[in-house]
Amino acid sequence: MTDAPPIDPAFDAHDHAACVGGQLAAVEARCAEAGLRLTPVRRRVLEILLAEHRAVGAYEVLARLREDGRAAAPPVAYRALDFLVGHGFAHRIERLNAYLACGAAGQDHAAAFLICRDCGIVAEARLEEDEAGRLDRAAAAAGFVIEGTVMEASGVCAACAAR
Amino acid sequence: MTDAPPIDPAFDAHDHAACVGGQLAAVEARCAEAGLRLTPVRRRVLEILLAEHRAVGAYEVLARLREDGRAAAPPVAYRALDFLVGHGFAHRIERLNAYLACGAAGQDHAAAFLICRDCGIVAEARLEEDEAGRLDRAAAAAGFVIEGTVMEASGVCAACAAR
DNA sequence: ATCGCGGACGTTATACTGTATCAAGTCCGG
DNA sequence: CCGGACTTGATACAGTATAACGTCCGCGAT
Repeated sequence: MTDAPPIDPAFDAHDHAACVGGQLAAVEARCAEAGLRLTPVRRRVLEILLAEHRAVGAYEVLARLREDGRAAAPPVAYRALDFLVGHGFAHRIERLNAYLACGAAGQDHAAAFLICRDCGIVAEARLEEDEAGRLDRAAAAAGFVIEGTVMEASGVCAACAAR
Repeated sequence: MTDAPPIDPAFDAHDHAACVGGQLAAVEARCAEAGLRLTPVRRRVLEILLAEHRAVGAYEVLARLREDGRAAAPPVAYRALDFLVGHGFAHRIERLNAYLACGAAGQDHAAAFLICRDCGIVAEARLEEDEAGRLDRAAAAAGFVIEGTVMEASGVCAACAAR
């Protein structure tokens, strides 16, 4: 077996401004390259997600959009989130019914998530090709074609455990 | 690496009456043994879940309870479901916000699910101890203590693919 | 026996999450 | 400049979940 997968530095102290800026630039580049329209709403929603290493609910996104003075009904937030998730710029965390900016913008990758139930921080771990290997094989043996797998672990992060 | 994990026969033709009866008996036995109260509501909700190899929404459970002539408001269904999930007699499928009777009642086990997006059938695959091995190691390295992991794959089952 | 207690149930009300639908505005290629 | 595709704005509603409170029942201790 190979090493443990890399985990985003969400739980650790880091230069968050750089972390936001880098992701934003990466998404802009991907959009330009792929001919996708990173409209003001979409960009703003991405910024809202990037601002935190927590999963943010759709209605929380909505509230932030309204703070900007922008009129916004639920579909506005959901559409922007769908765009971001659909193009791999964000993930939906099923366990929380909430959304998280992706740490590897636009790279098609399988991911697993570590969710701290105390502080709410969510870290993304990028998985290699065959990470869910055995499940894939079991599915294949049963003739089941997997289109997407979610893997989410909840628990307590080091900082919260220390307190 | 070891073999693929065993998958419940949800996708295949099988003696469903026996499959229901067996699980029901297993849950009764576990409850008697552990001093848990399998009350009429709880038992009925379990039967409702066992009746199908799909994940059933809380309000669908509720509707069935009402068909029995039983007065029932949402909390009644949610409490019964919480009991079943809490004691390992059912699983919550996060991706569907719905519930599935457990195929290995009461045995404390990690599970992964194969969800057919066409027919809605959900099959449970029991995982071995270290199934999510690499994620566990990554988490441990980061000082994160995992309390529970969900693994849900969606796709198309063999029968639906054939059509 | 009955008192107290804890767990389960019933009910109301409400919060949170998500979608269907239609109308209006914007962008861009031809 | 026009037409079509996409995006946004807005209303309404469907589906999921929980808070808060009261009642009832079973059961052990007095």
